[in-house]
Amino acid sequence: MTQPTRERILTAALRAYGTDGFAATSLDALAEQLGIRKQTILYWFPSKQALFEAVIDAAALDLVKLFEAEASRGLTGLDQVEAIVGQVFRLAVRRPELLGLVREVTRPGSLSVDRLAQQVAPAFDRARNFLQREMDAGRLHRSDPTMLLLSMYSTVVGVATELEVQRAMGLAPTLRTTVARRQELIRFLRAALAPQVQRGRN
Amino acid sequence: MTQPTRERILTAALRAYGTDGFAATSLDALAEQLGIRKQTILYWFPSKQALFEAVIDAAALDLVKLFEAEASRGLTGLDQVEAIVGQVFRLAVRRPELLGLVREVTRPGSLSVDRLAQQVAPAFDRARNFLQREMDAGRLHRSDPTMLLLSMYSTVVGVATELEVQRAMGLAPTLRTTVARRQELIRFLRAALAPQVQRGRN
DNA sequence: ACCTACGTCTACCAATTGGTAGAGAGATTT
DNA sequence: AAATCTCTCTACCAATTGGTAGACGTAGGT
Repeated sequence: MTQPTRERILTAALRAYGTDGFAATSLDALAEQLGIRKQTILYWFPSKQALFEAVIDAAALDLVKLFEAEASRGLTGLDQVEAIVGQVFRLAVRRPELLGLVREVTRPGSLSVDRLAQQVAPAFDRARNFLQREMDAGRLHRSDPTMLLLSMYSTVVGVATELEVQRAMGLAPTLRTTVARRQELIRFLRAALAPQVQRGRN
Repeated sequence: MTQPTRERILTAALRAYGTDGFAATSLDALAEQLGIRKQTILYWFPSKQALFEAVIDAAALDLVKLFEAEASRGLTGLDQVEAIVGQVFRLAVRRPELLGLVREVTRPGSLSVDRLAQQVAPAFDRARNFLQREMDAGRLHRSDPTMLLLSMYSTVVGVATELEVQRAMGLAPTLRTTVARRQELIRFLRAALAPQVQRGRN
């Protein structure tokens, strides 16, 4: 037990909620998986809903930290975009449950979207400002940054999370196909984001 | 009761599973919502799982029919792609639960992906062949059709379903923003799919 | 008139759900 | 040494879960 109980619960819950979903994960199942009793979970988190919210907070923190780190490297234009996409793919491989949780939270009937959104909002704003800045500098295709960000978000998370679809389509999710998908996606984004008045040195 | 009971159950179940999710929807809740008893549901469908599978089948049928109809119009190149995107957006507005169900089924831990995939596979193959043909004819950017199809699928469904994200980002999902999103997405796809004309710098 | 099939219902049931109450063991503080 | 605090546990509980058994009424077919 290197990790304190509270952290262990959070980790396991993130994985369970991110893959099986919130409703499909009972506290008993979670506890058994951790080798503890359900009441221990309820000691650390007053209710199942509270645990969910704590999981969301933890995930949001992780995500924001990751992107802040990547954004602070000061890349510009398509290079920055490409770097971010690379990060998301790394996330999809190393911590798929994190992107799974994002999908779970942003589901149509969800009540917790706002909680996640509120914490991610500053990073989104920064990204929007970045896009606007790069557009003004002529390094990106000029369009509505918010719309663009939404498209990029959907595309990247979709591509990264929907390995099941890939598998179901008969494409084994090996490392090679993952790389190929990332490259295809980057080509996709480069084409869509390249400044319209070409001659853009890249 | 214009619709026979079995159909009514399927319709309500599709909506519930597509928005709240399978695990979060109890048979009792579904029955109450229909003004019948749970046992009536279990008369028509031997188990909850069987109902789910019937819902998937129905949804697959609807999806395939829609796309076959669209594909049979014989458009080419980007026009065909744009027409499909239009259909998906119409779907997202008129029957959001259908796309929601697709998302539910394609979730990481899902066991039912294959059932949906199997029924949609022919349409996917046809789409892949279409892309290949159009690439050969020089009307689309040449790349791996399967990868491309995956990217397009993720992007379109992602953009169409993630209205919650849009709302959480402070963008009210009005008709106008929906149109704007579709246009942005089409611009996105056009840029990515346009045949590569020339000098391969980049 | 009788029988059978069909569709919906009431009555249950065992298992599981999230959650409460509080005991008890180990530390830490007083 | 006594008291308090921290953490995990056992023992329950009421509500809900998916599912079974079978009664009841209606409609046709004979």
